[in-house]
Amino acid sequence: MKDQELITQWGLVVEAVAGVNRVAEQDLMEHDTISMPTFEVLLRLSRTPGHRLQMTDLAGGVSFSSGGFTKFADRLEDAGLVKRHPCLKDRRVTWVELTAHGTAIAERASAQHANLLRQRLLSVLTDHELLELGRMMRAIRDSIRPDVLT
Amino acid sequence: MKDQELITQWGLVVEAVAGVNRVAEQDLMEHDTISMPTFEVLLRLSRTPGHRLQMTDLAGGVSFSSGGFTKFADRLEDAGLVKRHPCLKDRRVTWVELTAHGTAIAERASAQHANLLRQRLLSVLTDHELLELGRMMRAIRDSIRPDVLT
DNA sequence: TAAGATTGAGGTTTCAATCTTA
DNA sequence: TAAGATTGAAACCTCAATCTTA
Repeated sequence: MKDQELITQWGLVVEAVAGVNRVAEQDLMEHDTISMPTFEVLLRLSRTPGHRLQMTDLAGGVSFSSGGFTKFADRLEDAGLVKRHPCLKDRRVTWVELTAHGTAIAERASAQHANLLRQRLLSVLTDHELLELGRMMRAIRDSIRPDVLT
Repeated sequence: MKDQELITQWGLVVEAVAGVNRVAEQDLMEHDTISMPTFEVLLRLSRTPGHRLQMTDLAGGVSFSSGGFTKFADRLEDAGLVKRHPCLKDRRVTWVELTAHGTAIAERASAQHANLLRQRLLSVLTDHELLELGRMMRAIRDSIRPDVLT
């Protein structure tokens, strides 16, 4: 495959994701007043047993730097969505835990987001195609494991 | 398809794109000292007849606000990659045109970027799968045309 | 020594207001 | 009136330095 074609094919992926993210974030903002990174954090926490995770783990999930996530977590806490508390086993660690309010928002926003994806994605792709898509993307994601220099 | 599964499948797409973008930007930074948005602008210009485009069109391509792109263009111009000049037909418009240096960088960076995609993508996907992927993503992108509210 | 988290400084982007031209 | 571009203020993120605990 030629260089140009390769770049173009992947460019389509990037454009599509940017487009969906844009409308999805608008949607989340209107209905639940949360940004996409906020939604991702709430979703990750709501899917974790105990509804809590370390700062570092959450930071990685949204591709934030350590320092950047500290300030992001400050805002989440100010908004009453999460609560921080120290880990007793390892006192360097701080847990970030979903509040009752955070849990409620996560559920509402998930339903909202799923509806949007249904409209925007499944009007264009079959269920089978979406699964194929997921399979390919998982393979790519898994091959990009941090610091795997081939 | 269940809400959760739908969100998960699309989440895989978002994660994979974020991962590839991360390593691709590192690569471009090391070899050509340009960021991903800079590469996208140079690429778009280099593919356009006349090697020039309006501020607004370029801003849309990288999902920047109008004001944000003005300052971004300032830096591109300071780096000697592009040059601005007024449009004579419509004097509200500013053209952004690739310089000779910008063209050279665009070519080098394209080859570099294609190599990276080859390594990272085609080690995991067949050519056929990549084309399938592009086809699906083009369909999604085209259905998200700005302000198409279904 | 190193890992997790925070802080302050600096750079980048958005937002709203403004200016110019259509 | 509206579109294209720019500006200043505010918000946000990164980076490097720092603090605490392992």
